[in-house]
Amino acid sequence: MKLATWNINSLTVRLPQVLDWLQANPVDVLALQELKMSDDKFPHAAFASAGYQSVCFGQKTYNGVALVSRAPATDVVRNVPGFSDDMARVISATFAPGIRVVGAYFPNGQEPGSDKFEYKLAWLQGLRSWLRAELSAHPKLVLMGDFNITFDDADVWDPVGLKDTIHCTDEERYELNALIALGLHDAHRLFPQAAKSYSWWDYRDFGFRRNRGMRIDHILVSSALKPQVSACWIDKTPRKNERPSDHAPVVVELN
DNA sequence: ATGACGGAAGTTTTCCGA
Repeated sequence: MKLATWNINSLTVRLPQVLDWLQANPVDVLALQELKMSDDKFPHAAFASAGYQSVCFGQKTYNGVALVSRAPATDVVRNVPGFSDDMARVISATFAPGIRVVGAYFPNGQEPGSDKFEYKLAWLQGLRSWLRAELSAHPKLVLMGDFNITFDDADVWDPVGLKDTIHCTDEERYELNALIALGLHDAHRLFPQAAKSYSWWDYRDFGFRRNRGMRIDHILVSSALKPQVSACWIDKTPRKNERPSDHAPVVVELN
């Protein structure tokens, strides 16, 4: 079984790229973030023609998440129960053979100390409280998406220049490690990976060509699933397309 | 250079992302 996550920065613009990628990478579940599209615009039919079902949680202009899958999604939940939020950031569902998948678009946070940063920290705490219960209800769980947080310097192209800036602050990393402490594991680091492996590169200043990026898109697997994880990789291929998303897909393989 | 690049809204310029 293969699962993937991809922030596609507007499904309106990138639908053809997503369909091409699925054809070349026929994963079982693909979590999408930043649809920037309301639910009535979601292209269920296009995915169906490609052999995929889809459940979405959209929003006009910003945010929006979906789970695209070979098998049907059951017990679909939108956003974080118990955390009131105007924004469409989380969609969860169960897929055969009983794997709970949480696809999430974490808040950006803009700048440490800003209102958006405080919202990010509150959101992270809300996610964590709910996830603790969700993990005990569903021991085989995958949390994947655009976390907008780096684990440490290895995830940052310029850890000195970007020290304490957004995605790299102690507060954000504390919250990310608190998720790990619930009994989750960073699938990427279960395997040897190339140095300077990133999942996002700024559009500006030839960020991708110069590999000036950050690893902010993650796949976390629960302890019960960890023994089944056989590989995890970042697919930089679509970042080389014309009009690419600024993020690359991340893929995990389970036995 | 409080910028660049790219998307959305919507119409010219602003907000936002990361």
